[in-house]
Amino acid sequence: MSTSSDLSPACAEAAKLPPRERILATARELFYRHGIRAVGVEAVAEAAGTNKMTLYRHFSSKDELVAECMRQFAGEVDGWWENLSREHAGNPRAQLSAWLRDVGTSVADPADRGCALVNAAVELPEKEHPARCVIEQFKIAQRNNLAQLCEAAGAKDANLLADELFLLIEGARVCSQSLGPKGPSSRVVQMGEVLIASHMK
Amino acid sequence: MSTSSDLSPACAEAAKLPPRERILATARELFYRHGIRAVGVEAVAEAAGTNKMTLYRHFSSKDELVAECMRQFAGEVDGWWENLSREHAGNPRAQLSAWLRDVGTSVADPADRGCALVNAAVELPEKEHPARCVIEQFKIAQRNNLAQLCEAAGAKDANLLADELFLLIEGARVCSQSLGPKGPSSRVVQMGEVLIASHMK
DNA sequence: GCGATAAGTTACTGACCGGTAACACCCCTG
DNA sequence: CAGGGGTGTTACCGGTCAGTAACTTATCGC
Repeated sequence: MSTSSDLSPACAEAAKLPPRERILATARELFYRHGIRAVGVEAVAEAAGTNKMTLYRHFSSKDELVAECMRQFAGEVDGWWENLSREHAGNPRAQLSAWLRDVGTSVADPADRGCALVNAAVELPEKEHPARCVIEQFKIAQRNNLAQLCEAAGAKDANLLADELFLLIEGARVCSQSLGPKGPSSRVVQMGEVLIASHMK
Repeated sequence: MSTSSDLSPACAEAAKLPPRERILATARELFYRHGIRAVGVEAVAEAAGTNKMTLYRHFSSKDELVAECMRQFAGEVDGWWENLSREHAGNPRAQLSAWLRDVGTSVADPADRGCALVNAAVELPEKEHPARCVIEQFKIAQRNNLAQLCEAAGAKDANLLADELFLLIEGARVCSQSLGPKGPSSRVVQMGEVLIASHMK
């Protein structure tokens, strides 16, 4: 099995954060970049400028480390969402467009690997994995946020529009990994806007 | 790392196909069910009712076995497509609907894990992996088939409709893995039909 | 029966996996 | 100064990984 060898970009050696933070930041980067099963705990610890013992003093197992990474990814997206609603306060329609535009730019980045939580769900099919419930809860919340926003923006059928937009962007993010950023994903903003417009009262 | 233990469903011990066929069928099943990195070559060989030596007499490496599995997956989908066009010969619009309906039923199956090639693309980010070009070529061909079909069905902008449908179904298939078959994916047929209708001259 | 070819069997290599034990260290607080 | 908690270091455990060597066995065409 070929395995990528450049696991040592010394990511997030940032100044001197406490080891736990460094480990988490490094793990998120490596898991996202190379896949979860492709990266061993030793590689994570080393890239974080520490060692396996310290890692296991903060996380009871690799699975738990993965779950915590997912929690951070989810939190990051939540904060990102809050930013949007602050920048366009009181204008849900503008929030929708801004969100769509952000998705468009991330999909256009060739280095982008899509949604970390979706990737983890694909890579970890085991129902008992501690990361799975994090992923599911996050995705449910994300869809509900979207529906709420569609409602506030004045959609005729907010739930339907939310589902449409949700599938559209999930498709775009995963599609950019097989067909690249110049494939169908490149038109995600245009498509989303048409969808939104068609639902306005 | 938790690892699923039921890798021995003795799949495709079917009668007595030649070992190569048994290995491929078993590998496809196990890789799809549990993920590629999660399944070792020994487990594949054993579940196929043979052994590692025989496997390596037919495939030069695990990566090559994976690539061949992807080729078979792609071929399967191609054949499936040809069936549709035979069943609804001369009626491209009906082919579109039938294809959409098939996607809908596969997404509704809780055991479904989405598109094997997309999953592999997510799990194997390394550009040099022999499976990647198979995946990319297949996805390009699939999108082009779709565009051709949209054109034949009389779409105003066949390429746009094809991209929309493509993202929609990629989104649905991946979404059913995190939000389950009762999530947004459950409405993929309805959404697709609306999209198609809106593009008709 | 003969030889050739394919398949099964066992044992092995070297590397890596997740996870742990034991111990030295450093720095901060009291 | 004493002490203790967080950290680093090294070595190790049992298990699994991908991949190989050498040998035996079964099958099939001639």
